[in-house]
Amino acid sequence: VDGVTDERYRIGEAARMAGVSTRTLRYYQELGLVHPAASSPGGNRLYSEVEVVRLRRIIELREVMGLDLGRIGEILRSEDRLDEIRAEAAKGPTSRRRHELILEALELNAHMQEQVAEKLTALQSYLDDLTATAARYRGLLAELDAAEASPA
Amino acid sequence: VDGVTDERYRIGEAARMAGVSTRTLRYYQELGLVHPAASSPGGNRLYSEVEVVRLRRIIELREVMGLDLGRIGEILRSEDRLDEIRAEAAKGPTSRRRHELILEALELNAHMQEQVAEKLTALQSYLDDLTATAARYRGLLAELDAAEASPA
DNA sequence: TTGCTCCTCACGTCACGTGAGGTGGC
DNA sequence: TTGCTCCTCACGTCACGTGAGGTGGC
Repeated sequence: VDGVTDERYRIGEAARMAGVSTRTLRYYQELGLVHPAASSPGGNRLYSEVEVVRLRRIIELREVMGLDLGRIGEILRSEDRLDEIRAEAAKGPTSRRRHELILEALELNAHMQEQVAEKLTALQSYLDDLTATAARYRGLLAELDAAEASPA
Repeated sequence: VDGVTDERYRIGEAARMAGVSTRTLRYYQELGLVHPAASSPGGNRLYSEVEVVRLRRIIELREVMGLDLGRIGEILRSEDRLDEIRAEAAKGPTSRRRHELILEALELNAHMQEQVAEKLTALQSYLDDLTATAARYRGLLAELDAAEASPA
């Protein structure tokens, strides 16, 4: 069962791939959001692609959605539980329990969709404002040029 | 020259209208972002609608665009200069100077439009991800129900 | 040996939250 | 006089930034 790529990255590389600082990686580890896949004998943190993907996910939730790290932790944990369910498939928990967890995930998903939709309309109306303002600016410029063409 | 409404609000009311805390208003004043229109004899801050609108603008730039207060201050200052130009009209600065400032504002506007457009596409693709994930969840549920209907 | 990256404290910063203790207007 | 809101310190918090001083692998 060899993975897609079993390459290991030191903290600097992993941070660059996710577009954050090494300090951020250490802080997220401290908060329990992302742990390195392994450690070198010298004590260096070693990350795999799985962690880099998880990091990008965190950054997305923080930057795009503006969530705080506590809320992001909750979301990641519930997603992790869902992944476990998918992995264990039939052998694991009872079908009733799986049913519950999936419904819970669907609720979380619906809630997120609402939030994103809200953000989208807010951004769209802001963009409309900006284009309207730009049009006014161009009107002012036209006035200026007209006044210059027919001087007092 | 009586204004639209010359009503005055104490800090608590103004904060409620803008959806922030009174601490935030005091902090923004300290940073020079929004100053109260007047003060009562007892030393209470008094705000008018102008300041509430300005506050809402700041919140929009912070929440929707994710800008820090330093950057927001720059944007507000350049917008203030534009307002001055519009007010002074022909009597004020030279036509060349006004031309310059308007071009500057158009550049800022174009830059903001780019940023908003980026955010919009990021949010849209995130929303797409969410709906796709929801579809997978519903697929899992269907599997579960099918397995239950035809038991081992 | 020289660079480069890594390590762990630990203090600094930004944008506020949250009392502490006191004053002012209906 | 009693509430309510306001005031100014001033310390706490979250999410890191930024050295200080030292170790480890090409």
